[in-house]
Amino acid sequence: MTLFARHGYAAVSMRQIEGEVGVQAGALYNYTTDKQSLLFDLFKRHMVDLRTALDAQPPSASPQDRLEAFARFHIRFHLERPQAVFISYMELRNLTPENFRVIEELRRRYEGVLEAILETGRDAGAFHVADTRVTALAIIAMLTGINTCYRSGVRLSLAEVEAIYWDMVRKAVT
Amino acid sequence: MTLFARHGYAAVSMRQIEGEVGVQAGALYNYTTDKQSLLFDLFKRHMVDLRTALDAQPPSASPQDRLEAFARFHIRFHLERPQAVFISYMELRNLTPENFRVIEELRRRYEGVLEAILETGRDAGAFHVADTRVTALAIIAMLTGINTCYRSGVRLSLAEVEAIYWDMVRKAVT
DNA sequence: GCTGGTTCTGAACAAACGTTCAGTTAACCT
DNA sequence: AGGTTAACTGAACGTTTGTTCAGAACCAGC
Repeated sequence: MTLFARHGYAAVSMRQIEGEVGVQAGALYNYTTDKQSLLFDLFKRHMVDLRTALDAQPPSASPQDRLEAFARFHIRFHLERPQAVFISYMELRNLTPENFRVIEELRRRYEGVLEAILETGRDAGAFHVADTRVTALAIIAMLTGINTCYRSGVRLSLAEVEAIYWDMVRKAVT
Repeated sequence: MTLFARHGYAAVSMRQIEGEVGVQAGALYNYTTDKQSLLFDLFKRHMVDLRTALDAQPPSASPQDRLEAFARFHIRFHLERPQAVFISYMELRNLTPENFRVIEELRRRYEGVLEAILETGRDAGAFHVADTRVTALAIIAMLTGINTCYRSGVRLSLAEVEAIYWDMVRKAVT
């Protein structure tokens, strides 16, 4: 994961990975069938973890509370795993077509959760959004971009950044 | 550019590029010194074009107008060049360290424009932002993510998407 | 028709790639 | 101590990589 995140899937050789785990060329094939499935497994684990952690969140009643819970959850989850997030956004095109479809579907389902929150909120008159799908994608793009904050040297605590981002999301949809 | 955007820098061979322009292996070295400089030139051209186009925008008086002009400009510029944008966000790590520093500096200067707009707006009492740098990065992440809209099959016109995004930015900072 | 200068071909280079596998080593159970 | 299984080594495989370069092909001006 570290190597893929740092140099990219295509730029990392099996020998580099094997060197990193302290083993000679070829030994990794006792644990994986492919270089490709190393990448796919990282993707799949990340997406499954994401969904599992989301479903484990305590339920909220009002749309506002559900949106806040989602935003704060998304921020924290992504800040805790910068490498896995990085890979999940950069290496999609290095998945084989069938593997891509699997991950794409998992991602779509996650985005659908936010979309559903926005829909019920709009129908209840709590949110003002023109298009729930576009708004959901915009929010997720903004929240996921949070990782570039720290990479660009901002010196704020997790709680501070979380507060700033949630504030922007809240205002953007009301 | 098409090949780098589609498969990634590391996954594209010189022979593929040469095949695409209709020439045999090695002929490209009459025009470039390196594979690396092909990538760097794409980056540099994109960043210079971005800054040139921004500076050519008619100036606005109030912070609100300046923010609106910036947001609409950014959306349109990025929607018109999905491939160059894609490369500029995905292939940063495939630049050599010295090339990376050059591009990083150009990017920082562009982000600085938005940051300055937010600062003057905040000082004038027009915007409510806790941290101009974090907010600037959040806005840019959201706006740049606009390209994933079309990739994910949203059927809206440029003007409609532009309106939705500008509306979210406006509300998020006031 | 020749000359001078670009531009292209296509083979060649060493290095690195993903992957396989026969053979050695280590670990565990009895 | 002996036997079975799992794990690792290190060489080998055929390809492909970025890059170089001698020679062929082309095109201008005279």
